[in-house]
Amino acid sequence: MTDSVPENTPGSPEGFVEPAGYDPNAVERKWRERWAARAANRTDIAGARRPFYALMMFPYPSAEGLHVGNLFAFTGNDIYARFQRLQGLDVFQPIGFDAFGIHSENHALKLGVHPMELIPANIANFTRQLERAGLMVDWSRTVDTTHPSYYKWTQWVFLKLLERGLAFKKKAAVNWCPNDKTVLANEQVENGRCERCGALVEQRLLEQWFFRITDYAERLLANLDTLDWSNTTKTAQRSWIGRSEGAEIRFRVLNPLEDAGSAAVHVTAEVGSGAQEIRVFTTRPDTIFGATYVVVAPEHPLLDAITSFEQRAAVSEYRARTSRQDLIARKTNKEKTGVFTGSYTVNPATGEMMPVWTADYVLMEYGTGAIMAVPGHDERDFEFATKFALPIERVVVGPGENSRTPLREAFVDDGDGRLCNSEQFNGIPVGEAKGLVTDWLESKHAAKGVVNYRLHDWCISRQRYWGPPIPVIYCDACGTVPVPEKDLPVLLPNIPDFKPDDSGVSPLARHEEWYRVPCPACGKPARRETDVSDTFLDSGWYFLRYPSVGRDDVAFDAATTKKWLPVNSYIGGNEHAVLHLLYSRFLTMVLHDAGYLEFDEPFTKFRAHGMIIRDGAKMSKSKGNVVNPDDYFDGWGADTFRTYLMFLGPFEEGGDFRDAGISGVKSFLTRLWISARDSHTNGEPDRDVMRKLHQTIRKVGEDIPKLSYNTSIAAMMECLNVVRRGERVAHRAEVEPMVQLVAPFAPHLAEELWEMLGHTRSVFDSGWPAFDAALATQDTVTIAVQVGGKTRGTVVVSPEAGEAEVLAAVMADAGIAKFITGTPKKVIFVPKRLLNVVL
RNA sequence: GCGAAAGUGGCGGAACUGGCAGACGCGCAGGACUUAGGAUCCUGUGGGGCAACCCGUCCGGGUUCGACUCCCGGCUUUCGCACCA
Repeated sequence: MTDSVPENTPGSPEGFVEPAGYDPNAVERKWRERWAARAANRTDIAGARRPFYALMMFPYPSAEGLHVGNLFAFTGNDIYARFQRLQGLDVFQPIGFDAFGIHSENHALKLGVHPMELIPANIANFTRQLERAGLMVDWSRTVDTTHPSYYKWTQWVFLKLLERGLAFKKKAAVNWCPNDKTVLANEQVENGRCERCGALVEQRLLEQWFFRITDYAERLLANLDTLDWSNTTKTAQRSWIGRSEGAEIRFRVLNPLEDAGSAAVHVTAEVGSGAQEIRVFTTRPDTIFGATYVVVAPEHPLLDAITSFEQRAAVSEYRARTSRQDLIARKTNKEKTGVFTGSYTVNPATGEMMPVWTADYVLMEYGTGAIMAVPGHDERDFEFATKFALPIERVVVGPGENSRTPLREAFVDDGDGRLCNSEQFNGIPVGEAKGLVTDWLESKHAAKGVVNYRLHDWCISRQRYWGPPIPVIYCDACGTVPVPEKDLPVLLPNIPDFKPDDSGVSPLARHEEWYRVPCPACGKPARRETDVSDTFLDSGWYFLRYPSVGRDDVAFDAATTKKWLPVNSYIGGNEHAVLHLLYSRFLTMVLHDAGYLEFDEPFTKFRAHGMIIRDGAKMSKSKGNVVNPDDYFDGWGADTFRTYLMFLGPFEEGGDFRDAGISGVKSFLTRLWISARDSHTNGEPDRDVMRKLHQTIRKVGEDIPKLSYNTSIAAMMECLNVVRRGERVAHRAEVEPMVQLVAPFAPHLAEELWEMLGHTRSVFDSGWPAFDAALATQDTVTIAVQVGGKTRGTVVVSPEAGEAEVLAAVMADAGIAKFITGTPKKVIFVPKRLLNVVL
């Protein structure tokens, strides 16, 4: 079974000689070599007449090698791509490597190997495994994000955003490990501690580069309606963008001098000069009459200016305490804390004085970084007000309540509440009141209606080594100067000491020879930007590059791009449902607006594949449940492994990996092999077998485009069971089309059998088998017979049989007729399916 | 807490638009051919009952001639997001 040596010797009984069996390793080696020699998978980019771009998310080439999760995704894409090729399209299925980033860098640090050595070795290993998997990938057009020929154009994309005013610098908080002296990504912080050394992580404010993706929020949201994407993905994007309508309300901060009886004379220097104003965002302007205090985030720029002398120590102590927390802990800590600033504002609706507090439950990055607190109708404000004894007012009543019903908890329902204790607005339903109150405040110049987004600008700075240097130069005379395009790429220098230090700036800053450059504008001494960019920028445009790989003069060629993009089909994991896909869409829109692209959405169709788990859990090294594809390639062959992975469950849902089921798939392929090998051309093919075959051709042709691979495989198995029933030897016409059907799943085997059947060209150039509806038609159908809704039996009739005919057949069947004890009240007849006699 | 998806035999999973629940595969049991079988083939396999039949798609209601599928309420699981004002 596992080798190609004939298993029966010539001297075996009856002179029967078992011909060569199915040896996957030999077959797969042969076709790998043949495909390579013929350049069978190379796409004619320029000459293609019916281009079809079948893209899969490119992998991060980890040192552990190809993960089954990767293989599952790639196989699913490959089947789709090969199917389209069998339909006669010119399919382009490229692959590349997303190899920059903190993950690679940390791994390199751990091993003590430089990433510039490590990454090529990993890529070589990945490439070997991917070739072994039999993917129809065009290896002449791969992309490696860490190669200067690629990141030159990543830097170019940055410059395009800078030109358009969409790249800017501002201070932002990062996670900082005081022990490792390094900036950490959110995923490197575990329970407030550094994942490597366990030290408590702090926040640090650093100047960082951002992309103004928020300018595109509305368009990113609106375009979703036009895309053929998995619904879960669209929903995730919508909630990530997080559009909410509300009002921005202004609160004047009272000058402490005006505060009757105050002794706070010394604070005048800070506060006395002119009226300070706090702007808040709220989705509930209707509750303005219930606002009893105002809270600003500890990072709010006005906090110092509005803090009174007496409260200074408390406020700065509080702010220091907040900044000592890492970004995650800050957001998960539920216990409310905060301090009074010593200032007051006026409620524009009631004219009442309201204290201004600072508290970390208000986040600087959302809205305006300040809120009006309405403890009666917001859970968080209620909790805070209760803890600090601040007033709680009811301004909305639910059904059965009145303005004096006590509030035991915040009443947050905005569905069928009506306003109360709100003067002229009393009795108005909440929904209606939102607009009316906003208009009223607007007329008093105290507010305006606004739309706010949860989405915030994209921080692309990384104070790290392993990424493309951000192509900017700082000159004392000229300011921030973009690196001229002719000077790209800004090469990442090969430095041995790439480990981050306690400076909070990239290791590149330690290399004067790299860091010091003449200003491109005036020639005077200047300094390079030492931050590198986020990996999401690398992956945000790679799909534009593939068809133009090899062009060194442009990022992507205009005519080629017009021909091949947008991507026809994109398949990838839902873990990238939000960031990668959103950033790619954003960059596409920007490049469209800049005149480089004719389309503004990159992926016409996107489907998220599921995840492969094992023993009910994600595969991970720590759990020891990782599957190494090499073992399965060697033991079962790539064709069996591919087909098995697709048979596990619905492609878009993933499945539970277990060794148990793989033998069934292997035996299916082996049996197909035997039937094809032994097929004959004597006489005519069997009518019933041909019917099943054509039903299968239809079914597989319908299921593959739906990515319903598991049911396609089941259908082919059924068909083969019919072909081989009772040890039948197949007629050639019965199995030949099956070789074409199975080709997307088991490409090596299909090629071998196709050749065995006498063809000289590749099975992938043979087209999809023709479906003959006449052959697929059933002569008879089995109709379920119910009496009073209970199934009592079946009758076999012609597909054209009408109700009367079927009823007659039913009455002729004593086993069913005995249940029909009276005169039928009603008979329900569904042609070809069911007859229900209701008594 | 919010959002999304999902609960079907011993197991992975099928089931069109509301129309025979359990396709296909694994596993299990029996058999054929064999020196042999991890090959191939045949038969059986949701539960109960000798049988006629009865019960069965997370739980409880409902709509319908008919519900895995639709509606209402609840439970559980997985995955996102998480003090979003």
